[in-house]
Amino acid sequence: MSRTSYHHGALAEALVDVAVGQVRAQGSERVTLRGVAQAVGVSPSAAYNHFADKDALLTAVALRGQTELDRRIATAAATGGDDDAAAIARLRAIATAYIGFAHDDPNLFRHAFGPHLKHGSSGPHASEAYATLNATLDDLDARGLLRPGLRPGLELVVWSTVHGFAGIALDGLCDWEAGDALLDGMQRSMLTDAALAVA
Amino acid sequence: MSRTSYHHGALAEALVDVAVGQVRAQGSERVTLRGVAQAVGVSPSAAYNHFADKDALLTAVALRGQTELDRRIATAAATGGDDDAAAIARLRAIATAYIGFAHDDPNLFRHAFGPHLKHGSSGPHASEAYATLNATLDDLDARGLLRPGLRPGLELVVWSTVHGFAGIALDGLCDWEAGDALLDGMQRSMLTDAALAVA
DNA sequence: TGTACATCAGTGAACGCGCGTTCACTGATGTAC
DNA sequence: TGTACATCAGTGAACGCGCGTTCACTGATGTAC
Repeated sequence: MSRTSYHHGALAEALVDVAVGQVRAQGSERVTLRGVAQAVGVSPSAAYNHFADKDALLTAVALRGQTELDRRIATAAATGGDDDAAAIARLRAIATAYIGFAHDDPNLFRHAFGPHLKHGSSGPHASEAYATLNATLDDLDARGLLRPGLRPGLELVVWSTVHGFAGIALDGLCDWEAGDALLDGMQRSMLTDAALAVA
Repeated sequence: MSRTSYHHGALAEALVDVAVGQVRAQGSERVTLRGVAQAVGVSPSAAYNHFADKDALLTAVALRGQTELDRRIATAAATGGDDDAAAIARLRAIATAYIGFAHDDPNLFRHAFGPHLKHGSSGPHASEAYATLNATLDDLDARGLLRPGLRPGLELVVWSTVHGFAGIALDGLCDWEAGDALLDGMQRSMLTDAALAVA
């Protein structure tokens, strides 16, 4: 990268863009402030005009990752029609999108979570993706497709299951191909026999 | 720590012991070879008589973590009697032990998994804990406590669920207290109505 | 039992590296009169 | 429209640090004769 003018114009954004790319490619642990600055074509100290420190930059990267996950989930939830089969397919699509993000973008997925961030205010309970999952499960329940008594707390069960599978596959502890079987099993345990017949 | 004799006698083991303690206390990323050697009371280069490099030491730490997890699971699976209620309680105890390990020993739990290790030969599919989970589910199925058709692949669903919850709680994304509700939900989705009445 | 010697398991100094961050600075920009 | 000046957004050199690892070495151990 090379600049024509002395002032960059949108350095903060450019730094985050490049940092996202490097996190994607190398994992967040291998990303350095100096490396990001160099890739942008700027001196390392220039970053300090826009970020308090390296952590602040990496936090911005994590937010991008969460946004990307929200985007994928929203897309998945926007598919299909109004019948029962579509409602079931929506849940499946959401779960697949979650796992798909981890599969397609492992390092960014890892970095979007992780212990390095303060999850105080804008925790994922407030995230769009979580709300979408809840709405989808409510819809299934309203349609009578969920086994009786299962709805309360089910969002945490579903989230844990897909999140756990993502982590397990990411660590090489099982094949990604097992994802379909996992979701089959999850559906079988949640849905009524009638719903399974429709699905 | 201070030694009386020039030769340590069991330096390899001592290094792993201390390294486990430091991983526990600080997380694996903050552990340094020099720091471990210093805590043992030995020069940094002494470690190279016993480990090829820092990674080899950390791999040994990870194996300790896996062993500790196996131990906890085995203990959990060894409880109770021979009736249906005990069989159900055993599954619950195994799941609780898994989550409990993550809760009690977050840094060691994290390090026991993670992308840094080569999971080629002795993957967790070969682990004692995984076999125990499978046997417990087989037992439940043989007793007719599992909903029909649920058994195939259920071990991955259960493992994913508890593993995912552990990660989520570890990252501060939900309270550990939600663990009971999670396991309630998991049981409700897996067990027959008759089994739930017994549980 | 004593002695030569190979081997093992330490020492400690040093190498080389890359990192985050600071600091005095300077070029560019925009605004007031 | 031109000019002084405050402010913003860069530069580049340097600081200080801790790290993994190497290397020549030495003290301790055990074994063969």
